[in-house]
Amino acid sequence: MLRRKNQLIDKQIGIKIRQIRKSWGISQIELAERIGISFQQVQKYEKGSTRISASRLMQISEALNVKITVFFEETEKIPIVSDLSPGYIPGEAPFENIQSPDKEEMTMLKLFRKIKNRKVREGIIKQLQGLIELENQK
Amino acid sequence: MLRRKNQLIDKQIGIKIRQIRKSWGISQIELAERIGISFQQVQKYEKGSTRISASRLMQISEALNVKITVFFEETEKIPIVSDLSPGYIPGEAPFENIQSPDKEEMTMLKLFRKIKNRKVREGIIKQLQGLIELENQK
DNA sequence: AAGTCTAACAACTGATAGTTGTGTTTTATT
DNA sequence: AATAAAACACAACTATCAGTTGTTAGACTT
Repeated sequence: MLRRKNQLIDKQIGIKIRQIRKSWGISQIELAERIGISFQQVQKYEKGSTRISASRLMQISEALNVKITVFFEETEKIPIVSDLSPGYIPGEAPFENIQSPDKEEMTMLKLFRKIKNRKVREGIIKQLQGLIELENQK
Repeated sequence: MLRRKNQLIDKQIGIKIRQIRKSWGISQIELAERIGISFQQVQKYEKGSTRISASRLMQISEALNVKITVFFEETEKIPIVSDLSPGYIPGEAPFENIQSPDKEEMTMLKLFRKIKNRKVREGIIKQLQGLIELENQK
């Protein structure tokens, strides 16, 4: 039948999804849970092996907290191959103020998330600020 | 089963399609031919009775000579208040319980990035690990 | 009033979105 | 360096639905 030349589009969108997901440091499972489907299905979206409905894409954009338009804009700029390299920094960050955390930053973020106590969290931030000041003024 | 709450989105997109199509003064048949499907299927898109894939929407946007984002623009701005989220705020994370990096985490991450010294970075991580262990074993 | 153009709707079917199950790789921990 | 576990890949199955065809009806020419 009509052989999809549009797989391409789904593929590009899929790559975008993966990029943004990773930039948030969440797993396929996590994303899947947020939108209420199996993580295997998320895989298919990312691989571009199934079509993504507009509504689904909307859900995903909400789950990843980005505007839905990012999945469509400048799709050709996306570097096709290199996604999982640890220090990967996309030509432009998927959204303005964020760049993909590298591996160390990832572990840091994950650890930080494990801390539930607000006071402790604030304390850590304070400490970080202190450290930076110290580093700067020498 | 999962009853689509997202019909809504397809519906809104459908309305947009119809609006734009009519604004060009072309028939369903014309549009259908341009993208190579039956006009009845175009009907369904416009009615929102079937889901529109992202790739299809791309085709439609090309056929109607508009940027694909227009189908979402208004849709996005129009708060989908009616569906579930009571305190929904467009710019913010829809899932408060689970974390996409919240504001605090973001500032933390940014601070962490400012620290160049590897040793210091590792030290901080070690410290966090310690804190967590401590928290867990009480 | 017959022909053409447009659109709505129903019924059918092949394709596929989404599932579950299992295996593999990567990351974290001791 | 061994082990556990999290994260991912892939295959096979199934229920759903995207897309088809067929019919009907208004609207507008001629």
